Amino acid sequence: MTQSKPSKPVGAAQRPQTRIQKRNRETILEAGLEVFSAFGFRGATLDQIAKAAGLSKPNLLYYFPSKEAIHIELLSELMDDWLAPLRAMDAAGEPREEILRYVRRKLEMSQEMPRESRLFANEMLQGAPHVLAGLSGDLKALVDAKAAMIRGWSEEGRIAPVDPYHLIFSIWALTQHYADFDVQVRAILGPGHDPFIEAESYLEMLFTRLLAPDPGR
Amino acid sequence: MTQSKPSKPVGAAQRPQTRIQKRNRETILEAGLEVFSAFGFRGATLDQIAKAAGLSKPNLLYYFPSKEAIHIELLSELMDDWLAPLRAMDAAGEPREEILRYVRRKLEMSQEMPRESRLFANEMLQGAPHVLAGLSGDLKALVDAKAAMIRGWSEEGRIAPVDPYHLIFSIWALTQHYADFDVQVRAILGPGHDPFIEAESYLEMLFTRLLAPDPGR
DNA sequence: TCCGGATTTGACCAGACGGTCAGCGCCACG
DNA sequence: CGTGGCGCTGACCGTCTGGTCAAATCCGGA
Repeated sequence: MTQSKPSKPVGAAQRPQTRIQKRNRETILEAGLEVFSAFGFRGATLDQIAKAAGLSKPNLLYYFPSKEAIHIELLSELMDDWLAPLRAMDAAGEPREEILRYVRRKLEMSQEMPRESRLFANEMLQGAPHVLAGLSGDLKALVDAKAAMIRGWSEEGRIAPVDPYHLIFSIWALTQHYADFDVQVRAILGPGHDPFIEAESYLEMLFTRLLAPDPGR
Repeated sequence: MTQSKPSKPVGAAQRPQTRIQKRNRETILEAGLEVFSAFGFRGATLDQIAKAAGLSKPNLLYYFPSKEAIHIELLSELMDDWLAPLRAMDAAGEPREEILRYVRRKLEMSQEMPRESRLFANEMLQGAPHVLAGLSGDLKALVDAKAAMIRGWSEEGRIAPVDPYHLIFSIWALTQHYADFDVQVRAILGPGHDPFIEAESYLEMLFTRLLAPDPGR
């Protein structure tokens, strides 16, 4: 038969079977996250990733067919985690509390997963060559659904009228800013400030004022 | 004497003298902006920049001593333009109008100068290796001054109380998001939407509600 | 214990990269 | 109408990069 290389794990489509495969794939992805988020896709090298993973370069390419494959795998895994808090926004909950919980959770993720945030930001800056399909597919569908939900809340007068899409954009922008522009934020605030603690109360105030129903009446 | 290369222009410290030098340096910087903003510093190549500039690679290096020098020159030129609108915020003006003008102008710049925005964002993501000094120096000084101004407005009751630093951060985050994450925004809004037109009214509303004095009374 | 597939690696390759260099034209100025 | 220096280039170099390959080693199941 033509199956000349039956042993090589065939990308992400096939799930890793052995314990060693599972462990090494995870090690490589962790190292890839570290290096890609720090240097971008084109700035990262296989040698850096291999060194960070404690593996040899050919060994990396035994588990992933190419540098690009590692990057794509990281991004697609990331998307799920990244959007979970948005998915969790519940139509049955109290609107302002639901939205504020989302903001808080997203800010937490900026603090705890800055590498993931930067990886994603880098991909966006390059024009999203690896995830464009996902953006206008799954992501758009999810945002459409949640936007409809938010619009419903507005129409019921439970929150002030807002463009739900841009509301979501502003949550993303404001929370991810503290991860992606961390250097700038810290340089300007100077030492003795915790950007994330301050950001939490600032953002809570911002969205509370933005969403308060019947403003000024 | 040891002056073996008297003819070569010596970097940015010496101002270009001849017309040709001026023209070519500008051409190179324009091409560098195009390429660096699209691929990042390490992703951009001298060949790409040379091709975009319509010059040969050695000719590029006749005007700039290295790839890094082009990048640094771009960033330092950028900083001035980028901060001009913030500098223009006037203590003597009407507070909400001053802030809203800044927001509008910054959003305009995201629309008209997305390459500059992305260049800057890329630099921040890499940890600002080329402009860190500028950040904690000039930039911090400027922001400190404007923050004090805004705090004054708050204390006079002319705008609602806000943390002025994070107010400025949020203006940056919200406006630059539309340039840096343009792909994502467009993918989610779908065709038939102009992100920037919608953003203008959304941001105007957001900051109006945020800054309205005596909220809820 | 032994074996076949899974895992790992040193050596290697072709192309791309940033940068150099010797020299060639060309143009402003005396 | 020379000519000196500015502007420009083809050819080149050493290094790095993503990726390959044959061979060595490891390991679990029979």
